[in-house]
Amino acid sequence: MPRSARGPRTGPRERELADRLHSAAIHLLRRARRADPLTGATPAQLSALSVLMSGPKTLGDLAAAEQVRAPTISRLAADMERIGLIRRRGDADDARLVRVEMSAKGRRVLGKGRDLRISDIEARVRRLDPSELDTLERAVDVIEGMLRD
Amino acid sequence: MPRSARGPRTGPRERELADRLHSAAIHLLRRARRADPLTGATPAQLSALSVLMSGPKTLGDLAAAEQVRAPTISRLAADMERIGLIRRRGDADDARLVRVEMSAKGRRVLGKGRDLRISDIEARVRRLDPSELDTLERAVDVIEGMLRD
DNA sequence: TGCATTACTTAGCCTTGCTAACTAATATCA
DNA sequence: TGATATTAGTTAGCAAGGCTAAGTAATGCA
Repeated sequence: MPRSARGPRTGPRERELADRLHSAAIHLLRRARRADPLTGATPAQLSALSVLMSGPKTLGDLAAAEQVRAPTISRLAADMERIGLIRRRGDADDARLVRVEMSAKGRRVLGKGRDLRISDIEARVRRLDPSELDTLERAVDVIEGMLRD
Repeated sequence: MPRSARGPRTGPRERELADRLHSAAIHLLRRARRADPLTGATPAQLSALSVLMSGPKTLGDLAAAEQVRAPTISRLAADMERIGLIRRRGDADDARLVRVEMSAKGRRVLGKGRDLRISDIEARVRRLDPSELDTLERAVDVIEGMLRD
């Protein structure tokens, strides 16, 4: 039996799923972002802080983690330093590098921002029944794997 | 046995899950958006077009669907009409209303945009094994339910 | 009839992407 | 070694797309 008689190797199922996933992500984020102004920090600042939680990073590392271009990170870091969310230090071995790390204030703001950002989603998650919760948890593992290239 | 003796009604599990979901959504979207410029339309325009696929809408409906404020939709619609993605018509019964509908060009652009936007995600989805695919599919149902208020 | 509400628009601000073009430091290799 | 290429970050300037404040026109209602 030829391939064509059995239908395509993969049907429209994956595409439809990709589409729904994309749409769900959009709407999830639009909600989460609504609380941001209450932190005093912007969404991009909060996201950068969350990357810095795992330790100091060069601006290049930060750009890669945030998937943005160098100028975007350069300006973001300048703003964040100006308002005291991060500190910048040079690198002893390579004077081209700029390393940045979170300040105590940055840590406080991140804590609050995460609280606010996640609260809406969390409230929804808490309404799930145990089996939905399990499904979602496994799916997040899957999605994280998908995005890890 | 009192509630407190059984531990909190819900632990940190839901919060952690909410956090990971939020982060996954951010990174998923950053990837999907990278292909947008190839359509000639912007992300917001593509999103609005997808809402209009189900039929004409008033600007207010569109704003609600997109979860943005009136001025944002007003400007978006003006731009989209100018470049021919939508048409606007008045409402016979209520002259305050502005109804908009997709044009043939809008339909074409939406088709292309969706293709491009979804392709990256779809490619990742196609790498999943069947059980991961099932999990993800069920989880998308769950997420859609979560967001339906 | 007159006031409140609703739907949308206009003006103008801010954040956060981007590219182009630059500087300074480091690496490479003839 | 010295010239050149590459890399890291910055600066300038643009565009998209959020927002609020304030305005207009139409409608609803007491």
